[in-house]
Amino acid sequence: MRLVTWNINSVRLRFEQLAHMVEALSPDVVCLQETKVPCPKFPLIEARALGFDHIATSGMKSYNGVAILSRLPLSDIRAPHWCGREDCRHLIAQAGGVEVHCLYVPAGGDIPDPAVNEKFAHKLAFLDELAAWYASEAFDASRPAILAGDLNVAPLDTDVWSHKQLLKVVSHTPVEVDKLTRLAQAGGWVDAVRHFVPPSERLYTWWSYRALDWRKADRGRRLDHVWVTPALKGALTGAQVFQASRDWPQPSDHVPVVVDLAL
DNA sequence: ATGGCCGCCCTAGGCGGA
Repeated sequence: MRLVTWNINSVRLRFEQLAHMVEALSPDVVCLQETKVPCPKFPLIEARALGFDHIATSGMKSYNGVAILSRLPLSDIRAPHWCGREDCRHLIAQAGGVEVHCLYVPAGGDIPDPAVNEKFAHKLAFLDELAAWYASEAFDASRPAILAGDLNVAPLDTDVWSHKQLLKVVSHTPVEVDKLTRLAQAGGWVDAVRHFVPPSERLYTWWSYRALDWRKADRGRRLDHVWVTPALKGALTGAQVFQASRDWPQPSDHVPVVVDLAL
């Protein structure tokens, strides 16, 4: 099974890029974030034409939105809500004996202080609620599961272009890294990409739109992640970051992350 | 070494992204 996660930053604007990515990578399952489209307006017919007969969406107007596209049948589809908001950030579905979790964690605004920045407070509460849920009986960490998405936290020093300069920048602050680590521990999750790319090696999945030349500046962050439960660790056969799409015309600022499993 | 940028929406300035 090949799974791809991608924050596409508008699935309608970049549908042709989705088609190109599918052609290049031939994924069996695609987890999308920031689809920015209400469910009735999701391009279902076009997505089916790419070979995904099974599609789950949770979307709203303008903001957020997640989707799972699959060549395998999807069942037990759920769209959990967190922090008392119905903001379309989470989808869970069974696909080929694997429970797939597509997740979009709040970005958290600019100021890394929950007392003055409500968005940062929301991000921290969101990570806490998720960790509590994944640690509870609601989630069976002994079964095969994949969590994929834009988690909006770059946990390792080598997941950002400058650890020192980003310590007080939202996405790499110690409190966020701590909460993401607790979330991973709560579900027994294994980082499927770092399973193949050692922590000594820099790895990014997002580059700001503001840089004149994203590749030359290379001030990236690894915000997009694929995790698996221990039951799938032995099935992992590869992982890659698909940088090519960042050079396409009118790109998303995030690039696809690919994980292969012998399933 | 940040911010010079994006996409969306009651089409235009404000919001959210990170």
